[in-house]
Amino acid sequence: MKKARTSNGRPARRPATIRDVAKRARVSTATVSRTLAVPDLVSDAARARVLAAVKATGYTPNVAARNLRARRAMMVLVVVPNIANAFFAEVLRGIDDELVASGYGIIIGNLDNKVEREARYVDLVFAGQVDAVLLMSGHIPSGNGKLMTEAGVPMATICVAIADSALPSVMVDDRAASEAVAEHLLSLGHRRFGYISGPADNQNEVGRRAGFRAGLAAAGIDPDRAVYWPGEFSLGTGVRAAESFLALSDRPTAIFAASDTIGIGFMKTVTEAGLRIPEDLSIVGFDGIEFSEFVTPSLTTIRQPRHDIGRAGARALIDALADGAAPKSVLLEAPLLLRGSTARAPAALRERPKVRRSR
Amino acid sequence: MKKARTSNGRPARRPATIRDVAKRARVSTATVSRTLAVPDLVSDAARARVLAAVKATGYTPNVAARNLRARRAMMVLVVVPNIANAFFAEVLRGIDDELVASGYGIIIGNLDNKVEREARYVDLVFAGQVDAVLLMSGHIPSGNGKLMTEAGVPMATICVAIADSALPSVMVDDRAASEAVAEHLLSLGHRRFGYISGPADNQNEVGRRAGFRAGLAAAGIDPDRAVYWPGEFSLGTGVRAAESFLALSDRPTAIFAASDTIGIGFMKTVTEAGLRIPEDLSIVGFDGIEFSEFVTPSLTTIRQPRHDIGRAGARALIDALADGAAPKSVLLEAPLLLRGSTARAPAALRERPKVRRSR
DNA sequence: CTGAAAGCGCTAACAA
DNA sequence: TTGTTAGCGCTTTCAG
Repeated sequence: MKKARTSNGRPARRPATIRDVAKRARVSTATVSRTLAVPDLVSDAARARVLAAVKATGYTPNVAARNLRARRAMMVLVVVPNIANAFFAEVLRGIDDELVASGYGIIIGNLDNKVEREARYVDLVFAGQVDAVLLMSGHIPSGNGKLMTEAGVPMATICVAIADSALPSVMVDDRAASEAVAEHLLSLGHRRFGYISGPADNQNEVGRRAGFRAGLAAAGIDPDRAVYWPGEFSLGTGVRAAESFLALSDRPTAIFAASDTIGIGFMKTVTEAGLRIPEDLSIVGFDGIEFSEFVTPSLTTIRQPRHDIGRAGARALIDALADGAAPKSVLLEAPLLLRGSTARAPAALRERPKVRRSR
Repeated sequence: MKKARTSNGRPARRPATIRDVAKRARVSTATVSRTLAVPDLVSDAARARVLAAVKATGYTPNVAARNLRARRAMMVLVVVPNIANAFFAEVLRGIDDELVASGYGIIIGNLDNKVEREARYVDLVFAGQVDAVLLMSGHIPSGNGKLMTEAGVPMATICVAIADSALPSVMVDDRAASEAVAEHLLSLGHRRFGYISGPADNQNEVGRRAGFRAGLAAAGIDPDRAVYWPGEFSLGTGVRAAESFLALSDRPTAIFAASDTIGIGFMKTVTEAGLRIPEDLSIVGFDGIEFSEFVTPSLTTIRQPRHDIGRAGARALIDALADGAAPKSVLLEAPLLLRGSTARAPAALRERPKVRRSR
């Protein structure tokens, strides 16, 4: 008694099924299936008839049915802490490139910086709706009493590692890159530093801070003499750090911001207060987002190969899916991009390098 | 003879099915299903046993099976021209907010500005893998001889309309907003204008250009006297337009860029060439992306309520899915944000307003 | 080379 | 209130 119409009130047009095609081509559904999956197994005549029927009916295989049979979804879940963050966009593009090329679809799991949102994606994974997971959240999603890692699905983290976890990761060497930042600033004669932090529990933050401090220490500078501002990876953190910076009597001459967004927020604020960059103050960011080049002056920064990170992460998963092995970690190079926001320390403030002590 | 192991070589741990739960709770699978879907239909005793069994087995319903039965996917496809474009990130967040709240998942269809990529998503829709589609590409995807609109799935466009199509759209009034830009610039005494275009076939571009020209015309200025640069919505277009602008002998004093990215590229380039903004030159963008506020000076622009657009678009689809009606169009307000990049026209170049002719 | 038939895991009638 | 049963659309043995 039920009327044949879609839930949307449009005329029925029930999508063609494999049986419609089979009937029309006067073969069995098995032959249709074979024609589409392994054409060589089918006679030319049958194949031709099937193909014609497919065209005539506009048949597209139903994915739910196929997945139910094949016990796979041809989908990868990408968990991102906040989809509005400009940094992730290009990474996503890299992931998408690689995934699409291998026939996988991409489901975005946006946490919007809220842990409550994790549960939903944990369920998605346990429900078998995705074949693999790429994590950009720096944190293993959990919810409803389950950890996502327990679902037995290949997983990898990208852009960031997860503390105390055995998950493979695809990322740059935050520590080494940050040491290079310190060296660069030191070579310009800076001796008084500021560091604007990301979230304290984020492993990128941990690596960057450690690298920067190590770089200072290597030059005989006490890392604890630097000024540290807490924060997160956002423009607002840069703004607030700048306000605090401006209130300082003895200001650093060089600032390392743990992300470009922080750096850009900082620059904008101190510039408006009348400071000149890089004459009065040098500043370095991290990430190499597109806009870092378009602020004035352009921001010296560490370039993360975001597209490559995305591709490599996706590839690691695809390979794991194909050969049944665990995904492999990859560490990528992150070069320092020298641009307009760094220059020699102001002469007046430049301390004479300490003479090397006898021991 | 086949070994029970996942394709990934990990120990089998076949996910629990509804039958495992039923067996353990000593009820039928139907009762398990009911317990999860309509708990009130089940006796307290049975429900308790089922719930316990669910917990014990770690059961999560298989989505492919459920979708196969229910003939719906609980997924919405969002087609975006280029996922790396900062503009879309916040729109996606709005879409995601609304979709997640209604239990839908989101599949990203990134075209990466390549038409070839459309076919894949057309198939996805015809394969019943999504229940609805949100289009940000300004173009109806097609491929394999099919138009996506023919799949009989609720669709809407957001941020942009599609020429000659009946698809409902959720967007701002490009034309009206751009007229406001012209009025603003005119009120500052500018009389010589430049306009940097997006892609000529893009309906946002069409609307913005028309609005701007209408605004000029309304003030008795011949729109054809303005300088027009072709391009796309990108930083590079701004840079190239700026180079062309700098080579001009008789330069406009006010520039309207069809997007913030264009405006930012332009600003950076002319600033480096020594021009002062807004003293020498006023510039207005369109979109209100986050970074438009952090360039120096901050960019006067039209703010698109991106998060709201995303939400409204998703909502239109969800409503359509629920009540079986076609999605409804929505036109949102887009205010002009007065910031630092616009000021009175340089006195020397400011033309005396023409005296109104007698006819 | 081809067809018949058995499910994949779930839900919705229909009976009881 | 509960169980039985019949598929959703597809792939894949197993025979022929």
